[in-house]
Amino acid sequence: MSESPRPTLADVAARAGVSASTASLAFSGSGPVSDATKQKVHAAAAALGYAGPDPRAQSLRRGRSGIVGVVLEERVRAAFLDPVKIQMLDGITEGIGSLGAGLLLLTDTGEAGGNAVGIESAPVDAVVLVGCSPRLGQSVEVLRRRGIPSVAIEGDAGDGIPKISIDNREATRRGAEYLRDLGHTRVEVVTLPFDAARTRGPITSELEHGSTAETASERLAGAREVFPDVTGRVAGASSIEEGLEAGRALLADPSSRPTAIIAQSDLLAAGVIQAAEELGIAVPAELSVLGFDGIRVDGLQHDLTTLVQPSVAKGRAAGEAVVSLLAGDTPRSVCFTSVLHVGDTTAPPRTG
Amino acid sequence: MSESPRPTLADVAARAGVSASTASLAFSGSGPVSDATKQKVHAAAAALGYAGPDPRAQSLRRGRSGIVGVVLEERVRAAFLDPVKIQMLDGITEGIGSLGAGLLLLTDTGEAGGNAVGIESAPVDAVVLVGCSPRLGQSVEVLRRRGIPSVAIEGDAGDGIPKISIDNREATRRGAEYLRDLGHTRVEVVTLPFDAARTRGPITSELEHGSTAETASERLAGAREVFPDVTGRVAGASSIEEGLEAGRALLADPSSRPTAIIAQSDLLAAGVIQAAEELGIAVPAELSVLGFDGIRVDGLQHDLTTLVQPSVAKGRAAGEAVVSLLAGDTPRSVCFTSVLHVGDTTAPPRTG
DNA sequence: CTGAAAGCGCTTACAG
DNA sequence: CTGAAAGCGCTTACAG
Repeated sequence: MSESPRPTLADVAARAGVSASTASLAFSGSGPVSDATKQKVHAAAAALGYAGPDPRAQSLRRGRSGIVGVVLEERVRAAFLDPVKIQMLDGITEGIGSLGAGLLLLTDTGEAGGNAVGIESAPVDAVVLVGCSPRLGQSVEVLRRRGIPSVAIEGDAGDGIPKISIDNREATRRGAEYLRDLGHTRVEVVTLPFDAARTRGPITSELEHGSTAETASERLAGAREVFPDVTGRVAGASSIEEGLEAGRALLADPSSRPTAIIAQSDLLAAGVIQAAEELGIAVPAELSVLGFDGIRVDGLQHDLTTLVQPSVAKGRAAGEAVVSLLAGDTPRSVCFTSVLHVGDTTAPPRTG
Repeated sequence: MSESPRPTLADVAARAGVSASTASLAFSGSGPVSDATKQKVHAAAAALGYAGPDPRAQSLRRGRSGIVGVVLEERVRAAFLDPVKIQMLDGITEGIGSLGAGLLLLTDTGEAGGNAVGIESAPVDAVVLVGCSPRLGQSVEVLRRRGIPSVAIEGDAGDGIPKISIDNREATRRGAEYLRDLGHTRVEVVTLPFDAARTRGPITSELEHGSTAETASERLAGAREVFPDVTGRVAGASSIEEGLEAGRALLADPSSRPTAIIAQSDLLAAGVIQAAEELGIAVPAELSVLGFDGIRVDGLQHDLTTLVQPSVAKGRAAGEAVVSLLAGDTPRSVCFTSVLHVGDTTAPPRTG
């Protein structure tokens, strides 16, 4: 019982007594083959234990691998801790559905050494760049040289690369207006990180100016359009834990306590609410909290007032743009609109 | 400015005035090439905008694609909602690190129609099967025919396929013993789903016997070794929300209230704790709660007593088994041990 | 240190 | 409906 090498299409053809071309046609169904021949070929395949055409040879011959790369800016674990990214991924899967392509996870983290499969050598037909990483420029350049069609989600990748984004600034402005119209004037912000180091702490002009995170900057700018001098805290990540910490810092001192907090994500908002509960501050009676994302925060017992962004649609649009690029078209950039959902975490400030 | 076709290694070689073999060697560094020649080749590549060898051709020639498939039992979103799976994925990434391989996401969901990249046609060098899906058998058979080395995490895939698992039964037994030793006798369980339909509700013998979920069954069996008649609720998923619902059902009636609840995941445990808080039941004074997993539940303010399973190590072991298989070795199955972490959610039952 | 040759396994015009 | 031929782009023994 020696290990026989995997049979090839040529072996199958020989055993079936047909040519390789005919055997190929019998498998792909892309040409006219008589039923009798088809059966002979499949019988031969079954007898030899042939499991179908080798995808490596197919992709060389066809010039396509059937794989779409997703370039994450961080390591896999970090990316998947963010519910919004997961929804986007799901949307991408949906968007490229008609391609039947697989999703290859790639990260941004510099060179893939040696014979590693990185952005500069992955056998992908197209790529979706997720998030505006500082490395975006380099990634784009490599992909351009390789001639691999790309789409960017939330990040400006330059000419020829469709950008899928949302109205971060305007949406936040609308949320802020809603708070202002409720009567709030003492408002603070909890932002997403501004830099790759994920520096945590008070918002400083240094951090703001050095920002490499468009999303955080734009959302802050939107809040400033309504509350020009608004300030607050920078969280180290989008998580309940970070929101809790920032919330404690903002709410600790009763004399300087805001009546409303604008959080740049729902997870941060959930953390702020937890901080308020800890300190015996009633939400929304004594503190209004606004989120961003519109995810369902597992375990949160409030109906969060938030800006609902279409994460899945965003991913789907990116996927569809990939399909369109591969069809030779030039898809346009898309900017989605987020919708203010008024839940039970906002109310007029307590007067007195 | 017409679109010129992508240059090939042959083009580069021609322009550099060397043979294709030499150009290849200059790129791969796997043969002796003079520095002068190397420079000529790289200069020619730069001039032509050659971005490096085509990975499709490389993988046909070398017989390897540099890609490892991860077969999830559910759609991408569902899989990534589970923190344990994400940690495992991270561990897999780590374990195959030395390969420099990319991770291709595949799902179990039947045939990939047409020219889709599915389990039966993905250009992967090896595969990690995650979770014990009812389809596991079919997937394994397809991979066996294709000659693709596979590793299974938490699922019995049969001969020749190394299995990476944890001591679900024994670990739960140890947790249950701890509760018994504290003095608990009125104990209930909140389990993970038993079937593909994720049926939610009271534990019935019908559900138990029809189980396709080894993990849920084994953990329940472990609890029964200490509390033979223990019963409880089946959750529809591993989430705080589901734990909350199950917790409410178990705690609603003061006359039949348990003094301890064994949850089959930390998320479920967090939900149970939330239900207790809602009902004004103090944890751990009036109710002890035991979890499983040892993840950090974002936002949970308790130090959960739980069985810490080495999720990352599990993934890493699977990744290492893949490396070993690709090296021609025959790695052994591994069963990891979970460790009881005593936090602040368990205490002796209130006497009186 | 360099080159000529073969071939990885398949698909696709092109004839017949 | 079927077959012979070329070739996708590369790498790897093998000579020299």
